[in-house]
Amino acid sequence: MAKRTITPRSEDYSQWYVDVVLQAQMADYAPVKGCMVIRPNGYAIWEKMQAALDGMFKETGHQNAYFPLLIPESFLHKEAEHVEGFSPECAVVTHGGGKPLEEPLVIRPTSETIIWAMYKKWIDSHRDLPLLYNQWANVVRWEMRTRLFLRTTEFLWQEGHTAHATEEEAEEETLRMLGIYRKFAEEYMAMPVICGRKTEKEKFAGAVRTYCIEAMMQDGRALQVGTSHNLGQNFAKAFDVTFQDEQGQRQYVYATSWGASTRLIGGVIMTHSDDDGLVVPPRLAPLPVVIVPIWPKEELRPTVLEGIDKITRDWRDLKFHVDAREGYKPGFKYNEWEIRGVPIRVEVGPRDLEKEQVVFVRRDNGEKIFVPASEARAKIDEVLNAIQTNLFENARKRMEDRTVVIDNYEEMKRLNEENSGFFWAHWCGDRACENRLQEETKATIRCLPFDQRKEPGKCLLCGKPSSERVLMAKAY
RNA sequence: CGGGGCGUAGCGCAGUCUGGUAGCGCAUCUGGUUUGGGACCAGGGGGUCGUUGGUUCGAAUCCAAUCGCCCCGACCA
Repeated sequence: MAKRTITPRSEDYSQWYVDVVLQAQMADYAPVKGCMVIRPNGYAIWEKMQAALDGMFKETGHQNAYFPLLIPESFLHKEAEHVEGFSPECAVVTHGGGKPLEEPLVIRPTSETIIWAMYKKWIDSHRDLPLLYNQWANVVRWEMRTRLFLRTTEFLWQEGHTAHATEEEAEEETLRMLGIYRKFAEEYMAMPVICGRKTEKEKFAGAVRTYCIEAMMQDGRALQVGTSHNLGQNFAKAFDVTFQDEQGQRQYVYATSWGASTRLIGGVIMTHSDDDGLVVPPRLAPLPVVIVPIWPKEELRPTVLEGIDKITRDWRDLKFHVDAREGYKPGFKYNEWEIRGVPIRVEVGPRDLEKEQVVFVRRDNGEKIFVPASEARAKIDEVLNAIQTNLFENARKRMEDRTVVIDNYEEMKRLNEENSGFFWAHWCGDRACENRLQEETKATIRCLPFDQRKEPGKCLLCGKPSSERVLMAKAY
């Protein structure tokens, strides 16, 4: 039996990531460049994510709907910034049924245009508002450079599209959804995030304001894991969507959109996994517990399995799997389940049965815990919670350790080169400085963070006055 | 689009420089012994060497063209 090996993070972080994804069988490369197959081990995590997010969307009054994949090319051209931003990365269908189409159809890169074309039909009165729709869908963006989960030509996501009577309501919705993403990232993914607003340069094409959550990966680089846009009246004007207010006046509708994608899976991998493979936070683990029976002699197999059966009789509310495969040694099974990131491995052998105990092994820190069999079920919940907390705490510490408040550009360049990480630095607000930062350091302004005290200072690049710090980092 | 790498068995690779009719590891199949951290022994099956054309008595190997994928940059969730 050969050892499959995962490239250590210290040797090559990118290769480590690819090794984990492929060996944990989360995804595989598809025949078309930039496309991937999401395999059951990866898709099951997506389903857990969907369930959690979908629940939170519904709790806040949103409904799911589905809009078509194909969008008339002309729709994209109705909003000037939008077309400029998305045209270069659109896949376009030019033929159908063996004949050239009268109008080419783009495969949605995002659905604002087709949705607002429909909203025009559905919105007429202030009584029709707010309209709070979400859809779970696939989109296609023809990216130059792709990476499994983090950036693929086709990806899965959810996109919320809401319509409101007032600017204030739209802004409130935009921030509410950002808050949901933050909650999801922290409580489910065990991934701390920085919330903030994007710069004009980085905002969504067609938005008035874009908010985002940014997480730090283990190599110190940033990953944008969710965005929420206040679209103002831009799309309402482009698609002529108006409503009659209570005074009988016609007004343009205010819009928001917000999305999170299968990139979240890449984020969770890059945040918690280690050189032994995947580590999945318990709240997202499709399989939280695996039981590996141990029989030193073949004759003991039935006894051990019966013992496990007895111990787990009252575990009906827990998802677990007994790996009773014959012909594989326990060590092989341990390694396999470690690569797949199962949070708790339970070992049960004849010696344990004699002592009426089981052995837990934690995936996050390798700790072995001996537990009386009668207390095992309760202990599992306790340990799962501990793992969830520990993963978050580790990620939080790492982010803290690799975040520096900085006022010296040369020093920032040096640290960024050596170690990447997050930099809190002053910025004058000038696009020229923002461009220069990117050219010279490959870092970008990730956002203007919410959580900070306003303080006067000088722009890291040009020295002109600045009123607050921004978050700079190299990003995926 | 620029730079780099690679297409040979299901997977990972050697063989290419110096042409002679394809090999290794893993996986797989059969039988047996094993099973508390990636088991061992024996036997078996599996490849028009990415594609096309050329040179040659003979091409995985030399020449030309072409297609594709991966990695690094510019663009981006």
